Amino acid sequence: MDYIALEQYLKGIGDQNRLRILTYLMHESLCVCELTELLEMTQPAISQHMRKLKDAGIVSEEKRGRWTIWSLNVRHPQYPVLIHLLSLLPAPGRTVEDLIKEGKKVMCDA
Amino acid sequence: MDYIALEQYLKGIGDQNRLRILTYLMHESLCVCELTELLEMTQPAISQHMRKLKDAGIVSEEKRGRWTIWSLNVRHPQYPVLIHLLSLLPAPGRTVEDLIKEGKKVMCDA
DNA sequence: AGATTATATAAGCATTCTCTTATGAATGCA
DNA sequence: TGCATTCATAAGAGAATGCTTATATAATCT
Repeated sequence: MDYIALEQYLKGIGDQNRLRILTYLMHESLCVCELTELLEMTQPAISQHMRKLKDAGIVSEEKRGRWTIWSLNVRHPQYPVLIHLLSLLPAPGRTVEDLIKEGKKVMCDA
Repeated sequence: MDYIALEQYLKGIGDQNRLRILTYLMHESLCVCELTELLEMTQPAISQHMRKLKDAGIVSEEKRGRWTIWSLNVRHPQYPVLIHLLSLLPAPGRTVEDLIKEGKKVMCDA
């Protein structure tokens, strides 16, 4: 890993909202519309964050029907470091359980 | 550590030039004018990087005569993570040995 | 086919970042 | 005391960042 790649990696995870996204993805894979609900942000904002994370190799996407399911790229060389850092953070305010209660959890694998 | 603090930390180390600075400091403490020579950057640019690193608690300073000696803050909670990340990087082009050869190494503790 | 849903992308704007040059403050030396 | 050295800070320019709104694309449903 050279200086440019490490800078890109650290800039990729060095943002409050992307850290919140990664905290969610640490527990389960989620689609864009679920992240939009969880973070209470607009859909384009989420998509742009995901692209940045993807460019840094931190997450991977899987198209399933209309949805794009995002998950942590467990094959990233610094995946263990990422998990360590994310484990320092408190649980985010809105949980996936809240989504389920509100009937907003997507069941795209059904 | 909350989301804001982790963002500040990652932004602190998420810059090519600051990574180069930290790579040098991993081996030995250095003053501003030495870093200016090693990185081939202007003195204010170095000072501004050091302030950013200091604000994030990543480095600590010690005034000695005319010089400000900077070192890694080994008491930072994420110091082990930092060392791990820095160890991924190749050795920088200009070395402290080059400085000595050129007679530019400061001996402020003499 | 037409309408709906999920997502990506483009353009615009405000903020932040990182450098530059200029200047100020403090220390040590002649 | 006067001067050189070291460093910090301020102000400004240009690029990058992260949002917004608007629009395009693709898949699904009726």
